[in-house]
Amino acid sequence: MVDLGLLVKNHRNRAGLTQLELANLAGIGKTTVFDIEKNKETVRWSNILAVLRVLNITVEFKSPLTDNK
Amino acid sequence: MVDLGLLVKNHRNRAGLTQLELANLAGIGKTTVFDIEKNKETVRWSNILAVLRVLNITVEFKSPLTDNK
DNA sequence: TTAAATTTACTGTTATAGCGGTAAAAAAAT
DNA sequence: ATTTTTTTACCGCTATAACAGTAAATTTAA
Repeated sequence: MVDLGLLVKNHRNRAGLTQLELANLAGIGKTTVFDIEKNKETVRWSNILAVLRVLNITVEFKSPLTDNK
Repeated sequence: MVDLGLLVKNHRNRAGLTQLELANLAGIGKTTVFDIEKNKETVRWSNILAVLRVLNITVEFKSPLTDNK
């Protein structure tokens, strides 16, 4: 799997946002942004999605059955 | 975004698993499997990952910045 | 080097996800 | 058509994620 925490951190930095600013934009608490960047997997899927939405990151699921190239 | 719930359901069926069996294999409760298939986004990321692992589904994050083809 | 900003870390409280149990509805098998 | 299996739905209870506050550590800027 990908290092989601690092991905978020990099995108956040390129967007010139602090963790607090990103949290506010995503409508979640700063602690959760921190947790996501630390790859804490117990966070809610909805909160991850909220962050990804702000940062223009999309998600794709793949499998041997899935043929989305 | 993708319909994760449907994706999980399809893969589960192709694997010949019931929701309960998948839940046991993933080490989570049956209710959570049900919730995931219903696209309830408040579930924990870790629980989604546990299900995807059993079903051999991987996750990819993409963005204009990310150039993973 | 100092000061300012940001990140990391902890804490107590609150909201709720996760859970097993149960039961009804729906689907599949006989 | 009837039984069996599976899915959907609802219920309390418990564990814990989410949160704001605070403070220390780290990074950045002046």
